Amino acid sequence: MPELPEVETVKNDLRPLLLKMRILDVDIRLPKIIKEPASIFKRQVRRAKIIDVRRRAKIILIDLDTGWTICIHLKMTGQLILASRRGLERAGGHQIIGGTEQLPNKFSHVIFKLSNSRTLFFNDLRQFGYLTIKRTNKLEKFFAEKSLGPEPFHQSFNSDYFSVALKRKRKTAIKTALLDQTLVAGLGNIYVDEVLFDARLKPTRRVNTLRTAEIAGIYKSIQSILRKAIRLRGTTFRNFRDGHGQPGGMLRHLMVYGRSGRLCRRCKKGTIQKIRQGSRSSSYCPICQN
DNA sequence: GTACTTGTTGAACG
DNA sequence: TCGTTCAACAAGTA
Repeated sequence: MPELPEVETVKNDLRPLLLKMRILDVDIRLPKIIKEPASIFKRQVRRAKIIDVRRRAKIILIDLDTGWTICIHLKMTGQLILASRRGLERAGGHQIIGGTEQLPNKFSHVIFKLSNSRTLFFNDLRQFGYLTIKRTNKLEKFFAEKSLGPEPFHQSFNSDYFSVALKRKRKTAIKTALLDQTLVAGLGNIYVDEVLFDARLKPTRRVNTLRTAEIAGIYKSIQSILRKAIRLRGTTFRNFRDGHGQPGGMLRHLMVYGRSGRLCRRCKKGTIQKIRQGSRSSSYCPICQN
C-alpha cells in the first residue's frame, strides 16, 4: 500500500539505475493494465531512452527522450522490479511472497526489456495499478484532469492555501478530508492516521469544528510525518519493500496505524481504538486525540 | 465461507 | 456547480 513516502523511496532507488537506459521492447501480458491500446503504448516506448525518473503524488514518472512520459501507479499491490542477468537488482513496492524468486511470474503484467540486459517488471497481484503514457509537456493537464492537489512539499502547498481549501469541506470528517487527493496529494490511510495522532485530533472531527490553531497543527504534522517517513524509507505494512527489497524503517515508528487494542505510545493511558469511517478504518487514541 | 484490506474514480445524491 | 457519500475494482489473508 504505497503512499507518498513509499513511492518516493521506490523512485529514488530505481532512478540511478534507470537513467540513460534504453527501452528495447515491451511485453504487455495484461493489456487492461495499460490505459492505451497496447500498440500505441509500444510505439511511443520502444527504442526510447530514459532521461529522468520522477514522482508526482503517488505516481512514478519515467521521462523518455521522445517527449513522452510513462506514468505508473502502483495502487495497493503494484511493484517495480529491476533485474539483470545476474538476478534481482532492485525491487520496489508491495512484495508478493515468493514473487521475486522467479521472474516473470503470473503477476508480471508488463515487462520492459532494457539495454545492458536489464529487465523492468511491473507486477501487480490485484491488478489495481495502471500504466499510461502522456506527452511530457501535457503532464500538468493530465494531473489537472485528475484534480490532483499540490505536492505537500511544494511551495504552493502553504498554510494559507491549506486553511482555505480545507475549510471548504466544512461538514466532512477531517480524516476523510485529508484522504481527498485534491486537497493535498500523497496521503493515504496510514499517514492520515499518523498525522491526526501527531496533531492530537480525533479522525471524526468535522472540519468546521476545527480552530485556526488546530488547522495550523495539521499542516505542520503533514510535513513532519511525511518527512520522517521518507527519511526512514517508508512503512512496511503487509510486505512493502523499498528498492533494495528491504522493509521500510517507518514501521517501528507508527503510533496508531495497525496498533488497535494496544497502549498509546504517547500518553501511556489510552488504548488505541479502531473505528470505521465510510469504508475506511481509522485508528486513534481516545485519550490524547480530541 | 466470511469479513477485511487498500487508492482512486465515477455515479448519484442534495 | 459544488459538496458529499459510496460502490466498485481484485484477490489474498485472518
